[in-house]
Amino acid sequence: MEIASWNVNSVKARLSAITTWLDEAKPDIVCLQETKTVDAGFPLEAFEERGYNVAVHGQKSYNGVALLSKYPFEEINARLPGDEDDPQARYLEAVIAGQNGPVRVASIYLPNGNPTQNPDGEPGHHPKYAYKLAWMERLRVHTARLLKFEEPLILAGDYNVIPTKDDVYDAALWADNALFLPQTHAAFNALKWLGLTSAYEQVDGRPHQYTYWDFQGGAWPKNHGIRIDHLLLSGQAADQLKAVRIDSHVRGRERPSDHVPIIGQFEL
DNA sequence: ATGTCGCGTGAAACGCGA
Repeated sequence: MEIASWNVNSVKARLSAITTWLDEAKPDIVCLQETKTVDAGFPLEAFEERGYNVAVHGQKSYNGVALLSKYPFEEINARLPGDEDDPQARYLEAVIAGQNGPVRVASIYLPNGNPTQNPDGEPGHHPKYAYKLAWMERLRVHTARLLKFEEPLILAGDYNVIPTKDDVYDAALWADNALFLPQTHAAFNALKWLGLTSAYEQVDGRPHQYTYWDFQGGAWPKNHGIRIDHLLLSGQAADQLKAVRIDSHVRGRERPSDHVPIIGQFEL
């Protein structure tokens, strides 16, 4: 079973890029982020005609997550618990009926968190960075509950976290960025220390393999990338992980997203 | 190079978020 994660930066603008890749890669499950549409505007047919069940959780203009699955959904939960008033569509979780039993998969669009400093120079964090850290803590608390099911769990998405200096083309340029600050690393580690394994690090782990290249400044031709899209796995999922790949070639195509798909291959 | 995108508004060019 192949499970992919891809921040597509608008599902409508990227529909042709997505279907081209689906027809080549034929993943079983895909977690999409930054779909940027309300659910009524989601192009369901393009995916249904390729044999995918589709679950969506979107909003107007920004954010938005979705799940595509060749296997049936047994249960679907939108929204990350911990703040009932949070209007941002960044979390969609489903239990999927795999061939060897259920698999729980979540599509995650973790907040970017920039800017980090208050604009008035007052001490403390900008509300955008505070929201990121609070969201990461909500994810940690929710994940602790999910791990009690002791089932294959795959938390896949755009984490907006650069795990180490070897996951960015020039760490010094990112030192003060919300994707790389010590508190961001601390929150990411607190999540992983619940007992999650990062799929890429388990089976590959080469430095300087990126999943995102900015649209600005010729980042793609210069390979000025960062690795911020991750598959975090419970032990039951990690035990079945065979391979991981990053389909970086799609970044060089017509009207690309700024992110590329990361795909885990599992015996599930 | 202050070098790019997509979205919504509203009818072109701008503000926002990334």
